[in-house]
Amino acid sequence: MTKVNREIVVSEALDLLDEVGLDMVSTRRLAKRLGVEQPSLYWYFRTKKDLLAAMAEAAMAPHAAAPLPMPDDDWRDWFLDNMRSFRRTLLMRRDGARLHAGSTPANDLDRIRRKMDFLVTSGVPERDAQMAMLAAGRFTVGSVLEEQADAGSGDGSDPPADMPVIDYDSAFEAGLTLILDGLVHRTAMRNPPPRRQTSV
Amino acid sequence: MTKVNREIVVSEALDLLDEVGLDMVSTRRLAKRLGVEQPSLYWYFRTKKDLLAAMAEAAMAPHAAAPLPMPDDDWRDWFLDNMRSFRRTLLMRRDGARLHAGSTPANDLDRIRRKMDFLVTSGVPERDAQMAMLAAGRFTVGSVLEEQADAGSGDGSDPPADMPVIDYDSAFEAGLTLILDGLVHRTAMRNPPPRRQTSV
DNA sequence: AGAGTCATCTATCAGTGATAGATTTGTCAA
DNA sequence: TTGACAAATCTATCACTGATAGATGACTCT
Repeated sequence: MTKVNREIVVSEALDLLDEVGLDMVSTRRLAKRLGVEQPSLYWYFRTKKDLLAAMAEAAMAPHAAAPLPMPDDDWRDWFLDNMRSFRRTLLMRRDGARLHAGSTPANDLDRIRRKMDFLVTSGVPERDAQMAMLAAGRFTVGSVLEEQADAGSGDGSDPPADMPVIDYDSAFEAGLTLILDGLVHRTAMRNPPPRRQTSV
Repeated sequence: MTKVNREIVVSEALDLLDEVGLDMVSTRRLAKRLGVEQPSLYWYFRTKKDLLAAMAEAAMAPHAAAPLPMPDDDWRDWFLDNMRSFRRTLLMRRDGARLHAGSTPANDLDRIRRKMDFLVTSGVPERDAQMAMLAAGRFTVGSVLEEQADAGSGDGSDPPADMPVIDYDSAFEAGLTLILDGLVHRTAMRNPPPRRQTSV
């Protein structure tokens, strides 16, 4: 029937991931879902790690397809939105963060440089911009990793009423704001606003 | 000979982890190293996940044993040192971050509250302190995860000369500084220093 | 000596990723 | 139409994994 190809394998693998979780994604389950015998998958992928890497990359498509910043966007707003997009994409798939972290994804260097250039052009010192992007990315992965781990370990019972459930959205926003504020602080230091009393 | 017990199993398992890496830690390899048959391990741990959780907790001992802050420590210095200690501990063991992240570790609530109290007493708004501790922790896990993943995927070849190797230490320090600066910024806003011209 | 618990053993299971090599299927040239 | 070749899938099997059942040894206390 519907011919199998690499793309379909990856797509179906991601659907399987959503259904059963990363630990239960096996080549046999995936093969069965594709109506094929297990060794056939090795025609498309040399190893399961390769398959997982392809899945990780495909899962990141929404974030990778997001528009690049425009020259006169506010760089602070863009910084926040960019990391929100990254987080949203990780959250789209079950165990998305583990999948991402476990595969040393080959990042699109060109895209990254475009983003860096935008920040630098906006007045952010290059090294600070680099470090902030790295830091925020790692913070995001760490956050989603924890969020999805907690979701997976749930036994369905209600949490104790005295300790309120952590609001992951708020915690993420708060952490991201800290990083951005730190970056704004450094940027302001090296790029002081014109002082009314001394300028002109 | 040397009797086996839960503690020894965990200790030996951690040594095995350092030797072969997390993916290669199997109950059989561990049993062989203990001079015992594989099913015997199930006397001490109901499942391998339980074993990994015990390993994760034991691996965190150095950080958990670090002294709590003293009342008149500088809270900024302490914040940095605390996270450095966390990172150092994760780095002590091969795949330490994966081990930690994969086990939903039961954190010592009492210790955490002592730390929070210290920050609050030092003048940091409670919610900001909470969010900063969470954020810095997740940033740290994300950082070490990436660092150890890169180390594991090394093929021994030299990196290309044009793009310099990332200095993980510096990147960690820079990210941590951003978070701390963000926190200082917020703290300063709500807790303004006495102004010379208006005080007294 | 006997009871009873702790600790370990043997034997086995179902499930996993992976490989070797035969077999089908589809395409294009002679 | 046939034959050749490559692409795609199959069968059979491997070594290894986490886990369970149930027998057996070792130790202690009465």
